[in-house]
Amino acid sequence: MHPQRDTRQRRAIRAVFLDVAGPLTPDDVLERAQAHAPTLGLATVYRNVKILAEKGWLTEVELPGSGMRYELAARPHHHHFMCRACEKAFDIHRCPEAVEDLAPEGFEVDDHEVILFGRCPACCT
Amino acid sequence: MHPQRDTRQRRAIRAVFLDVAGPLTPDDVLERAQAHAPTLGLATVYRNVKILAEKGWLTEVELPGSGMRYELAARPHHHHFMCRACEKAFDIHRCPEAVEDLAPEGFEVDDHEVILFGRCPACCT
DNA sequence: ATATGTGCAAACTCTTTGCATGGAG
DNA sequence: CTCCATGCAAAGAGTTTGCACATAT
Repeated sequence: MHPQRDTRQRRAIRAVFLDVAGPLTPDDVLERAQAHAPTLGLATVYRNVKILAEKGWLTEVELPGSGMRYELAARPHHHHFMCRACEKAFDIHRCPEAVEDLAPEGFEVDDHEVILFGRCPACCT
Repeated sequence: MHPQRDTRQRRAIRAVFLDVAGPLTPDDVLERAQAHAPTLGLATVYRNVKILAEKGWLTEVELPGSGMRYELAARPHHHHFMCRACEKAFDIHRCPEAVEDLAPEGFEVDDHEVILFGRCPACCT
């Protein structure tokens, strides 16, 4: 009923995510994707990351300091490090154990997020 | 140089935080504070939570699904549980150990946040 | 009396939506 | 040739700011 059409813009957006190591804001995506699709507009990025998130190809990541970010859903379980200096987000590939057991009785936990804050190697002077 | 004046509006805003158990959005604060300061406007809430956060009396908490929330800075170290049904935030008073050691070499960690997602007791039907 | 604080409304930023045109199938 | 997708611009939602008036000190 709603066959997805394979446009230059969509190819460019998907390529960006396949090529990058951390979560991206729509602006990040626009900037990078314009290399392959110069006429690309921000509204198209918003529409498409939303579609890709609904289809389960991307996941939404919300970190302090800016709006929603997106990353490939296929990546293995991981968490994030936010650099307070450059505002970039990095992946952390380890996870504390038994995090979900921290909830008190009566709370049903279905997911968790761990965010570390500080300075990334590039910003540690 | 900038002596803080003690207005009815500010007393109402501070009272709200002293009386509540989790992080609040500016809208939450407005609604509750208007009981004691009926003319209170949203802009005044924004200005004052910002001042109180700068003074270190409140801390900023950013959780998915809405803008910034605020809570008393004096509370002991804790994390948060977000109910996916009612969008309310609850405090979790336990913390996984050695969280900050999860960062790779070269990252300087100065703080961390742990967020659990799921359903609160009231929303577990 | 003086200068900070407040309330309102306008400005801003980020995101979404409406509509005519472009392009995939 | 059909419709879906795009780009632009306008509309929304949330937050901040400018300004005249109110008020704490």
